[in-house]
Amino acid sequence: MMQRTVPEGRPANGGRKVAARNREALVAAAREIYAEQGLDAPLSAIARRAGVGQGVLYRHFPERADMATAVLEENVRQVEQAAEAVPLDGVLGVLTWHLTESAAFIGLLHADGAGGRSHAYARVLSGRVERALRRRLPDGHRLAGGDDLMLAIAMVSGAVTGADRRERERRAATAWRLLGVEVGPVRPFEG
Amino acid sequence: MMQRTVPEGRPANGGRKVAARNREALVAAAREIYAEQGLDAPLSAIARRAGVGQGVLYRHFPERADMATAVLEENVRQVEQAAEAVPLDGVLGVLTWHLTESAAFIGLLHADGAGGRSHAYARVLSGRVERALRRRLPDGHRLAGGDDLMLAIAMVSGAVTGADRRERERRAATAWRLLGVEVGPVRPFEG
Amino acid sequence: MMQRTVPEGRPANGGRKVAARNREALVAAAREIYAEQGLDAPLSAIARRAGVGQGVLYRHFPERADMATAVLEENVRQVEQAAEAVPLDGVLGVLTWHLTESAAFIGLLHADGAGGRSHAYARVLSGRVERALRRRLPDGHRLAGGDDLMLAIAMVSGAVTGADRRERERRAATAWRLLGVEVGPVRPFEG
Amino acid sequence: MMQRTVPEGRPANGGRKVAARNREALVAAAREIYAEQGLDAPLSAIARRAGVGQGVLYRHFPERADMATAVLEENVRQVEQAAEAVPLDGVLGVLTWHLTESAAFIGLLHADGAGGRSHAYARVLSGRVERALRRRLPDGHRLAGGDDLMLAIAMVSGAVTGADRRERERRAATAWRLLGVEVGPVRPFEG
DNA sequence: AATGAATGAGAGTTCATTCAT
DNA sequence: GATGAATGAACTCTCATTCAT
Repeated sequence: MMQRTVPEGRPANGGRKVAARNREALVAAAREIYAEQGLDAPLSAIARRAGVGQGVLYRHFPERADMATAVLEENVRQVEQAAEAVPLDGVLGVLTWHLTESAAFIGLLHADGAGGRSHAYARVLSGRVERALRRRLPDGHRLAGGDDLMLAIAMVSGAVTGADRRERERRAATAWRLLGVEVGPVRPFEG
Repeated sequence: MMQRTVPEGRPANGGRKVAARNREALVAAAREIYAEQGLDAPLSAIARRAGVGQGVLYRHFPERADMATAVLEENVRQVEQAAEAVPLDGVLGVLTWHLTESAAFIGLLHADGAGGRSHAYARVLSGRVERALRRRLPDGHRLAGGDDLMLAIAMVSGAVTGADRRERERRAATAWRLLGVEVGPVRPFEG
Repeated sequence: MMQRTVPEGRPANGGRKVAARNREALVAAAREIYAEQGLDAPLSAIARRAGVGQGVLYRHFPERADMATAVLEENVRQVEQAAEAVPLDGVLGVLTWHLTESAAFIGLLHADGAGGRSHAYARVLSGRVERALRRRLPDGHRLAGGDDLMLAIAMVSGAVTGADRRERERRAATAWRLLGVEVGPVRPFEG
Repeated sequence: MMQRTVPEGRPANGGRKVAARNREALVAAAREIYAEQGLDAPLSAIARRAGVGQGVLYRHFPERADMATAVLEENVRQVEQAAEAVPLDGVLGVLTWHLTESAAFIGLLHADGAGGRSHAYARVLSGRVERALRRRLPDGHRLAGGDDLMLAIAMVSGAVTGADRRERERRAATAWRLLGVEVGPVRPFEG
C-alpha cells in the first residue's frame, strides 16, 4: 500500500471538532501556566503548552482577560455544581480548593477593573458564586448579612496569596477558623 | 561594546545635596505610582514622577524590590510609633489606614518570593509589625495564637484589594468585624 | 506589568515565506557589521541593516553568540569545500581570505569563554576547520604536530587584526612567510 | 586630650602628594581590572578598586584610552629597561610575560585606530618597543627585516588571546617556537 | 481555521561623563 | 583637588498582537 504523505507546509485544518478541542486544550494549559507563573504569564507559553499556534489563542480569546475568565468560569461552575449537591461546608471546601489551587480565581475576583467586557463578566461570575453559596446558607449564619459572604471569600483569598501550595492550604484553614466558619474537606468537586 | 553617550545640553547636575531629596522624591513617587498602578508598575514611571533620571533610581534602589521595601519601611515605622503611644485598637486603626492606602503593604509583607536580599528584609519588616502589635495584644486575645495576627492582617488586606478608596475603608471595617476585632479610628499616625 | 503595545499603522507582516530570507539577510548584515564594528557591535545595528525588527533577530538567534556563530559557520563551510577540491596551499588561501575579511572568524574560534551552547558549537567548528586542513597536510609538515595548526591560524589572525583591508592582506602574507608556510592565492572559494 | 574630629562631609584634600599617589593607584587598579574583565571594563570599577572617586579618574585620564595607555606605558618601559640589561632572548621573555599578563598590551597595540590622541600615542609606544628590541637584534636574525619584528609580536599576541592564564603561557611558547625564535624565561623585569 | 513568523514598543539595566559641593 | 551623585542615552531582551500563507 502506498503511504499517504501529509502535504508539507499546509497545517492540518481539523474543522469544527478540532476548534472545540483546541479551546479546551487552551483552557487547560492556561490553568497550568497560571498556577505555575501567575496571571501575568506570557500568552505564548499558554499556546505552546496547549500545542497550538498563537493565532488560535486569539481566535478563541480575543482579549487577554478572556483567557483567564474562561478558567475562572470553569471554577465557578464547579462551585455551582457542588452547591446543587452538598451542604454549605462542602461547598466551601470546594471553593477553598479553587482558592488555593487556581491563580485565576483569586486574581480575577480581585481584579480592580479598568472595566472592559471581561471585568463585567468577572462580576457576573462573582454573583454566581454568591448565589450558589447563599442557597446553602442557613438564615442567621455568621456570613448571612450584606456582602459578608463575598468579603469572607476575599479575606481567605488574601490569606493564601503569596504562599506556596502546601502553606496555602494551611492558611486557608486558619483563615476560615478565624472567621468562625466550618469548612468541609478541601477538594475539587467530582460530580 | 562600550557605551557612547552624547553629552550635549545636559541639564544641571544638582550635586550632592539633592541626593537625599531625590531619594525622598522617589519614595513618594513610588507610593503614588504603586497606589495607582500596583507593585508591577514600570520603574521608569516612578523615576519620571519623581523628576529624576533612571540612573538615580538605580543608585538608590539597585534591586526592584528595594524601592517597594522603602515605601513599606515607612509604613511599618508608623505602625511601630503608634504601638508606642496608643492601645491595640488604635494601632490597628493606623495599620488599617496603611492597608487601605498603600498597595505596597501586603503585597510585600506577603511575598513568599524567590528569596534575595529584599525578601529577607520584608520578613524583618513583617516581624517588626508583628512585634509592634503583639506588645499591645492582651493575653487571650482572639488573635493571640500562632500566626493568627499576621494572617488576619493579610485577610483584611485581601478584603480591601480591588476596590476604590471609599469602598476599601468600608470593607476593612466589615472585615475586622467578621474577625471579631475592635478597631480604632482609621487614620495615619501623627506623633 | 504586562506589556502594552500600540499596534497602530503596523507595516506588513511578510508571512512565513520571508522567514528564510530574513535569516539570510541577518547573517549577511551581521557579516558586514562585524567587519565594520567588531564582534561587540550592537545587535540592533544588525537588525536595522538587515531591515528587520529586533524580534526577528531574537527568533532566529536567541543568544548573542548564535548570530556570530552563524556567520562563522558559513566561513567554515567554505574552507571545508576548498579542502575537498584543492591542495593545502589553496585551502590556506581560502582560509586566509576569511581571516582578513571576517572579524567573526578567529574571535569566535578562539573564545575560551564561559561555555554555553554556542561556545560548544564554536569548538565543533574549530574542529571542522582543523580536520579540513589536516586532510591536506602532508606528514612531516611544519604544522603537523599538536595544535600547531590552529595556533598558526590564530597567529595569522593576530597579525592581521587592527589594520585596514589592504594592509591586512600584506600582513597575512608576511605572517605565513614567518611561519615558513606556503600559501596559495588569497580569495574566496568558488565551487 | 581632646579628640580632633574630621570635619564631616568635606573629603580630605591631600594636595599634590596625594594626586600622584592616586594616579599610581589608578594605574595599578586598571592593570588588575583589565586583567580580570578585559579592556572594556567599566571605568567605575577601576575607580572603586583604586579607592578614589570617578572624578579623579577623569582628572588624570580625560579620555578612556588614556587609562589603558598608561598601563601600556609601564609595560613598555619594562621592556625598554630589559633591553638595556639583557640580551634578546631575555627581552623577549619579558615582552612575552607582558603579552600573557596584560590585556592592555595586546588590546592597545592592536587597536584599530579611529585615530585620536591616544591611538597616536599607542603608535609611539609601539615604536619604542620596536627600537628596544632591535638594538638587541643581531644582523641576519629571522625577524630583522621590515616590520617582521612587530608582526611576530602581534602573532604571538594573537596566539594567546582568548585563553586562560596558564594556557596563554603554553601557547606563547609554542608560538615563538613556530616562529623559530629562542625566548628566555617568561617573567617580569626586575631591575 | 490553523500556523507561526514578523513587528516594534517598552521595560530593565548599565555606564560614560559632568559638576555641585 | 577630591568626592560621588545625577544624567540620560544606548543596549538587550520580551511579548502582545497581526497577518501572509
